[in-house]
Parts: sequence; C-alpha cells; structure tokens
Amino acid sequence: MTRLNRERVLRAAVALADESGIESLSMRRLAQELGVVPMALYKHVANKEQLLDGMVDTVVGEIDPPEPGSDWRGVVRQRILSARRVLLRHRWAYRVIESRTGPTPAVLEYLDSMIGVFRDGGLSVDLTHHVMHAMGSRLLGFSQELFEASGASGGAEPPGPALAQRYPRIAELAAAAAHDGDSVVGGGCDDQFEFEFALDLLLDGFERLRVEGWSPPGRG
Amino acid sequence: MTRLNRERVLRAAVALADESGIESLSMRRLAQELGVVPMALYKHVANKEQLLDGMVDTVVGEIDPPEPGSDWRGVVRQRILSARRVLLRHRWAYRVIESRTGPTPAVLEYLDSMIGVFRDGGLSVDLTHHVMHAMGSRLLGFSQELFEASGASGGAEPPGPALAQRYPRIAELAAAAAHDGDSVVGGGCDDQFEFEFALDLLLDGFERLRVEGWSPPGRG
DNA sequence: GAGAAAAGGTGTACGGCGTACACCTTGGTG
DNA sequence: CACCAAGGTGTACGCCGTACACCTTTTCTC
Repeated sequence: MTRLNRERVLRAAVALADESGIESLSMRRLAQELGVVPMALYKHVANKEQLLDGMVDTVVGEIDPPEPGSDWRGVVRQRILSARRVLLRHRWAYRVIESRTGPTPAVLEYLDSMIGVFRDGGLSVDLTHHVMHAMGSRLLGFSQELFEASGASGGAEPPGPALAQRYPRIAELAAAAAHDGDSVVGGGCDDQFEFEFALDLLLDGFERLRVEGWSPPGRG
Repeated sequence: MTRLNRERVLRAAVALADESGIESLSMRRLAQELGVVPMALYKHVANKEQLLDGMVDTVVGEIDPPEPGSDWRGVVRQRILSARRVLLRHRWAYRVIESRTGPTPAVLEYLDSMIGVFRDGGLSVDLTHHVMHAMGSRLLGFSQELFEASGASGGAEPPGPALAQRYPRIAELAAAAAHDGDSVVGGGCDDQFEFEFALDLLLDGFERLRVEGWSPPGRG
C-alpha cells in the first residue's frame, strides 16, 4: 500500500460518505477503509472538522467553471445547475457545507467568480450584494427544502385519510402533485423543475431590478 | 422537586440550547440540569431524536397565527417575519429543523395554514405547490445563508489585503457593505434587510405569476 | 554510503456520548 | 392495606474524537 497523503484521505472520505452516508463517516471507519490505524489520519488532517473542510473543497472543485456567454443569466443558470449536479452526486455535501462555520478556499473562489458574472452582467455592487444574499445556498445548488424529499417518514403515522383530514391544504397540494400520494413537501415532485422554477423566478427578478436601475433605499 | 413530564423536559432542553448552544445539549447534560439521572429522561422521550422533534414543535408553536388581512402577501409576510423572530430567539432551531428527516406535527400545521393563505389569496393549487417549494426554508424564517454571519472565522487567515487580492470581487462587495470589513457573506450586513429583500422579491414574483394566470408547462 | 532528521504509522488510554437492561421507589387505586 | 403501573436509578456496552508517547520508514545532508 502506497503512502497516505492528504488527497488520498480526502478522496477516501468523499467516497465513503457517498457510499455509506455522512453519518457513518468516522475517523475510525475511514482509517479502516484505508487499511490504517485511526491516529494515522491525524498526520494528514488536523482533526475531523478539517477533514470535512477538505471534503467540501474537493466537492466544490468538481463544479464546472463558468462558460462565458453574452447573457449573464444564462451563465449563472448554467453554473448553478452544474453545482446542483455535483451536489446530487454527493448528497451528504450540502449538510456538511452548511455545518461549516466559515467558507473554505474553494467556496470563496466559487463565490468570487459568481460575483464576477453578476458584476460583468451589469448589476451594481449593491444589487449584487443583495442578490448574493437572496440566492443564499441556492448558489451552490441547494434546493433548501424544508425536509428531505420522500424518505422513510419514520413515525407510524397513518398514511392517508387521517392526515388529509388534519391537514386538508397539504392533502390538496399532494393530490395535485403529478405523481401519486407523496410526503408533504418534496416527495413525488419533480425536484429539478422545482429548483429551476425558483431559480428562474429569482434571476428574472434580479434582471428586472437591474433594468429598473435599482438602488438601495436610503439608510435611516 | 416536582415530577418530570414531557413538557418540562422539552422546555428545559429548549432553555439549555438557548443558553449553551445546541452542541452542548446532551442527554446527560440535560438530565443534570433537571437534577435527575440521564436514563430518567427516557421515560418521557423515546430517544434523543424524539427529544429534538419535540423541541422543534415547541419552537414552531411560538410562531404567531396568521393575522387575517385582505392582502395575501401581507399576511404571508407578517407571519414569516414572526417565524423569523422566533428563530432568532432560538438560534439553534434552524439547524435542528433541517436535521429532521420528516416534518413534525406543529410544522405540518404551520405549512397547512400557510398554504391556506396562498390559496385564499387566489393562487392556483399548482402555483401554490411551486411557491411552497420556492420559499423552501424561508417559510420558517431561515435566511439560509451559505455561512453563519460573522462569527469567529476560525482559521488564522490574514484578515485583509491578502484575501482582497485573491478574491477581488468579494473584497469589492465587502467594502461596499454598509459597515466596515466583514466576512464574505453575512457579517457586517443588515441581515433583516437582506431577508426581506429576498422575501419581497419572491412574493412579488408570485403575485406577478398569479396575475398572469400562470399554469404549469405541459408535461413531456 | 552514514547518520541525522523529518515525516509517517502505531498502541494505549481518556473522557464523552446515546442508550439497553435490570432494578428500586413512589403514588394512586381497588 | 395490597398492588401495580409509572417514574427514577445504577451499571454497563460500544461507539466516538483525539492526546501522547513511541516506533519505523523515508529523505536529506555531508
């Protein structure tokens, strides 16, 4: 077995999280996967937090660079959808990114580049600032649902009529959602459509503000 | 000391999380706070997951009911801002809510009632469905930033010029943000303004779609 | 090539966690 | 008063992250 290094550790960690879920990624389990004693990992990452940081950077590094185009909205759109594809490959990643206390270098670079697209598209510094906030985690392709789509709903809750009676509006929505009965928000829907619906709504809103020459309200 | 019950346990848990942060909420610590042995808690909650579920319901129960009004946007806006105030009182809550695998009863009730406001406001079932998705966690007052505002940035990163050189666009934005130098996204900004900016952008977009009689694109 | 120094890997151990399980204590009911 | 269910206890297990001291291997220098 060749020697360990930081990159091998990170790649193994990402692979392990992809396969077994983030909750089963422990230093001990990762070490075992690498055929090494747990403490060996600490020669390559300072601690578990830094391991997670490194995993985030690995994943964010998979996002395609922006493809230059004349329409800033198209460039943003394409890149965010690329980010989304990456996040769908690594379903644990959005939780980990959100759990970081600060942005990692790869994320900073990504954000910097995104800001560049907005600025080059003609949005003022102020508008870009608020736009970045408004996009929030959507910038990285999160759909930020309230709950994981579908999934085992855990509780032994009666599946149909009882719920429909207690939450009639939810039932109405669920019934209307394309496929058959689904969980409250997310299950049975076309997640990709939902993501793009919200993304385009926001991008259109930004464009409208740009055209109107939006400027921040006076302070105070 | 009076006897324990589920509600006392939940209230103590919420209080402990408020004071010491969610990361220091352990069954053992909570038991100690209640002057009881750890295993005593398990007579009132099945396990830690269910404790967290209960905490979520407690917090969501603090959100004001909708104040009826003629303008659906106003009703939604007011209620979401109430949710946001609650979430700001319990800063650990949004993380816990996101970590739940399924919605709890209080959350279901909240969502149901929110759907009612949209429907009564004249949005079609389909549009309401997508609107709920588009709002995502914003429905509960999350600003869903990429990272916690400000906070100790952990790393010994040089604060100013070096970062500005590597991430010039970020630096430009940061410089323009009202107050002095802040972290990438969040610090030094008026979070409340940012939240309302995005919220109103979305609500305005929804209203526009409603007026235009939006209907879902044909399938396939 | 010899030897030192740096880098990488090991073994043991500690304090924390959630919680299973068997047990005791208490308060309310017949 | 006896009983029994509900509530509280004590012990123990198997995880976790990681500090610390140690050994081994590689790499660098003369």
